[in-house]
Amino acid sequence: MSELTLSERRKDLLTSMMKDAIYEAAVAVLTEHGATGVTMERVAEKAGVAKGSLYNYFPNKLALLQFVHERAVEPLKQKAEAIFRSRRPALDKIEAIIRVWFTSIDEQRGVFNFLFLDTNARDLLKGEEASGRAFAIEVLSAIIQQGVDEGVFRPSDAKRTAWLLFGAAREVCDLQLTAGTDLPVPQLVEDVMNFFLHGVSSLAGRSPTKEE
Amino acid sequence: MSELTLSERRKDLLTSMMKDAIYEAAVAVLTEHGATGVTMERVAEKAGVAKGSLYNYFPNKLALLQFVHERAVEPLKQKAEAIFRSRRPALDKIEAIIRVWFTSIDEQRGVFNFLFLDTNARDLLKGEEASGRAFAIEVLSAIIQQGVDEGVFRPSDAKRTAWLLFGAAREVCDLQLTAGTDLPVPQLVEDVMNFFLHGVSSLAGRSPTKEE
Amino acid sequence: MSELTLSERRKDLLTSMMKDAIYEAAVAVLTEHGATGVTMERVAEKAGVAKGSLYNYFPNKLALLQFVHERAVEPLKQKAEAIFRSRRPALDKIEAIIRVWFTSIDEQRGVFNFLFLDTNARDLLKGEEASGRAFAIEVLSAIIQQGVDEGVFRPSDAKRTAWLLFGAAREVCDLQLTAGTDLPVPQLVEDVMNFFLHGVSSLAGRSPTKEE
Amino acid sequence: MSELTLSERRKDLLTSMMKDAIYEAAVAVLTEHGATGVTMERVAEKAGVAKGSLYNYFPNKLALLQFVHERAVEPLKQKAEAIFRSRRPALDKIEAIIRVWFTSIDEQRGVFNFLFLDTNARDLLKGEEASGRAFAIEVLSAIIQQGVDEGVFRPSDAKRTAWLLFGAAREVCDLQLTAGTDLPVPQLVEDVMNFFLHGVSSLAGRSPTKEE
DNA sequence: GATGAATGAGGATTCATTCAT
DNA sequence: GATGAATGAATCCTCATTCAT
Repeated sequence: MSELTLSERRKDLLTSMMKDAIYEAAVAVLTEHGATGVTMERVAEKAGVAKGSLYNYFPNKLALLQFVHERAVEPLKQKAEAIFRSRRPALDKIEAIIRVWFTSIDEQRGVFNFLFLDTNARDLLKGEEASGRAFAIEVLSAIIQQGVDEGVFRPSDAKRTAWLLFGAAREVCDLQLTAGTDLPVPQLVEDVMNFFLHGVSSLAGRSPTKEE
Repeated sequence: MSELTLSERRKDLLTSMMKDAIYEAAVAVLTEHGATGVTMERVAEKAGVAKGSLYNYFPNKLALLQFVHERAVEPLKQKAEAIFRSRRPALDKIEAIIRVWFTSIDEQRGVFNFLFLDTNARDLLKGEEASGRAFAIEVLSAIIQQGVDEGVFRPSDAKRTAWLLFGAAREVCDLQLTAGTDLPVPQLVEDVMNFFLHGVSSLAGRSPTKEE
Repeated sequence: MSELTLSERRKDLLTSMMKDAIYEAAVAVLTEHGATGVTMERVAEKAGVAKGSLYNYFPNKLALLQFVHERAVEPLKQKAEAIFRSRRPALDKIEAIIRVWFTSIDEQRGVFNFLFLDTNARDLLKGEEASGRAFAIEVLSAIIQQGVDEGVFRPSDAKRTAWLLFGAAREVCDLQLTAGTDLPVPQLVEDVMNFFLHGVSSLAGRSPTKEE
Repeated sequence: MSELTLSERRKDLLTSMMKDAIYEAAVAVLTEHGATGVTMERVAEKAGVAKGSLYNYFPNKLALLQFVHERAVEPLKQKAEAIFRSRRPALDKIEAIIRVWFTSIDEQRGVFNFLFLDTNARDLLKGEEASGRAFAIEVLSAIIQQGVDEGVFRPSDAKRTAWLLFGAAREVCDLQLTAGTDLPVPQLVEDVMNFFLHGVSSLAGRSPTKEE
C-alpha cells in the first residue's frame, strides 16, 4: 500500500535520525556557546560526525539554523494553536499558553533562548515568517480580542496589549534562563496572570481611562 | 591642590576626548551594522583614527564594548536614579522612568538595541554588573516597593513585579526598534502604565489573591 | 571461437553501455557548467547513477575525463584519417577536414571547447598523446606535405604551416563557441581556405621567399 | 610642489612594491601550477607573506587575478597601440605587433599562457573588456582595414581576417609555450607573415574570389 | 555491482591583535 | 602616541574518494 520501498523508508528514517542528531548537537552548542558560538565545526563535533557531513543534510549553515528554529518552535506553535482553537474562555487560553511556554523553558533552555531572545538569531532568521515571536503575538492578540468580545477584558488595541503581555512573559523566561532563577512554573504563571489581569494598582479596578 | 601636573591633566583630557570619539564611532557602527557588524576596523574608520590606535585606549574589543555599554547606560541610570531619589509618589516615578526610556529610544536606536536587547551584548558583557537591565530592575523594584508601602500598589514580590514591568516596557522598545513601529511616546507610556496599573480585566479590581 | 563466455560478453556490454551513459552525462555537464564545473556529483546525477558507481568504471576523475576526451576526439580522428587516406588533392582534403571541424562544433559545443580549447583539460590530459590537437597537427602536416609534393602548395616546413592553419581554424571555432558568433559553416570554411591559400596580399602571388 | 606628503609617497611606494611582489608570486604560481592551481595560499607563500596580507592589497582573488591580467597585458597593449598609431604601412604594423608578441612570450611564459590561452582565466575575467584577446583583435582588425584601404590587402571582412591572423599567431605562441619549441623569433615572425600575406598556394596569387 | 552517506583535505575570506616605524 | 600593514586562527563551504550495506 505504501508508495515507498522498504529501502526508501529506511533511508528516510536514517536521514531523519541524522537530522535529529544534528538538531540535538546544535541545541547543545547553542546552550553551551550561545548563538554566536555556533559553528559548523562545533555542531559536527557534538554530533559526532565530520564537518562535511552536515552539508549532506543542510545546504548551508542558515538552513541548519532555520531547521533548528522551526523544529524547536513547532511544538510550541502546535500547542498554542490547539489552545487557540479550543472552546474556552480567553482567560483560560492565555493562562494555558503561558503555562506551555514556562514549562517548555525548563525543557529546552538553550534553544528557547535562541528562539525568542537572541537578536542574532533574529537577524539570521529574518524573514522567517515562522518566527516564534511573530506567531506568539499573533495568537495572543487574537485571544485578547476574544476576551474583549467576551467582555472579560477591557477594550484595548489587542495587538499592543499582546506585546505587553508577551514582553512580560518573555522577560520571565529570560530571567529563568539567564539569571538562573528557578521558581516553580505554577508560581510564575500566577504572577504573570495576576499582573496581566489586574496590574499592580491597589485601587478598586475602575476602568481607568474612563474615570480619570 | 591638584596632584596632577598640567601636562598630565592635558593628557587625561585628550584621552577622554579620544574615548568620546571612539564611543560615538562605535554607536554609529552599531546603528548602521548591528551588533555583529561591529569590527575594530569600522569603529576606527568612523572615528577617523587608525585601527591600532583603538588599542591605546582599550586593551581589546571587549573592553571597548563594555565602555560603550557603560557610557550609553550611564545617562539612563543617572536619570533613573534622580527620579528614584526624588520625592514623589511611586506611580509618578515609574511613569517618569518609562518615559525616559521610551524617549531615549528615539534618540539612540542603535545603542539601545545593543544595550537592552542584544543577547550578544549580554554574552559579551556578562558579568558587567553595570548592566542596564540589572540596574533597571533594581530601581524599578525599589520604586514598586515604595508604591506598596504607600498603599498604592498591591503587595507583591517587588522584584518579580519589576521583571514583568520591565519586560513589557522592553518589548515595546523592541518593537519600536525592530518592527519599525512609530507610535508617539506619550501613547506608549499611557499604554504601558495602564497595563501596569490595571491589567486588562474588565472586572472591578478586587485584590485578586485575596478574593479568589 | 570467442574466448569469452556469454556472461562475460554480457558484462562487457553492460560496462560499455554504462560508459556510454557516463560519457553523455559528462558532455552534458561540460556543456552546461564548463570545464571547472565538472564534478563527479553532477556527472553521476546526469547519468542517473550514484556517485560511487562512477568509480566502478573509472579509477578516478582524471581517467573519466581522459575517456571523455578520447571518445569525443575519436570520430574526428576517424574522419580526419579517412580523409587523409582518401585519394584526393591535398587541397580538397584540407577543406574537408576543416569542414568536419566546423560542422562538429555545432553538434558538440561543450565538448569541443573542452577538448581543443580548455587549458585545464590540457593540463589534466597532459601526456595524452591522443590529444586532438597533436593528432590534428599531425594529419594536417602530412596533407600539407602532400600538397607541396603535388606542387599545389609552396614549399615550407609542413609542420609549422600546419600549426598556423590549425591556429586559424581553432580561433574560428573558439569564436563561434565563446563569442556566440553564428556564421554558417560554408562561409567559415571559405574564409579559412581563402586565407590559408592566398593570404591577404593583393599583390600577384609571387613566391615570396624567392623574390624578396 | 608635490601634493603628497613624504610619508604618503613612501606608503604608495611600499604598496606598489608589495603589489609587484604579489604579481611576481602570482605569475610564478601560474607558471608552476597552471590557472587552476592558483590559490591564495600559494601566492602568499611564494610572495613570502601571510595569506591574510593579500587581502590588504586586493579585495578578493578575482581582483588579484584581474590585476595580474591587466599588468601583464598592459605593456603589450601599450606597444600595440603605439604601433597602431604610428605612420607606417599596415604591413609593417602587423609585422611589428606580431614581433612584439613573439618576443614577449619568451619573457613571460607563464602569464602569457594565462592571459591569452587559458579558458579558465577567460571565465574568471569574463567581462574584462581589457581582455588581451579582444584588444588584440580590435587593433589587428583596424590595421587590416588600413591595409585594405592602402590597397595592399585584398578586401575582406577585416574582423574575420583578424581572427584568423590572431589564431595563427596565438597558436605559435601556444606551441612555443607548451610544446617547448624554441625557434628564434625572427623565424617565427617570417613564417607567420608569409602565411598571412600569401597563404600556401603556389599559384600566382589571383584575387581568388574574383577569378573563380 | 550499486549505492550514497561519511570523510577530510583544501580553499576563500574575515578580523582581532601585534608591532615596527 | 599614532599608524596601518602583517599575521594567522577561525569560519563557511566544496568535492574527490572511500566503504559499509
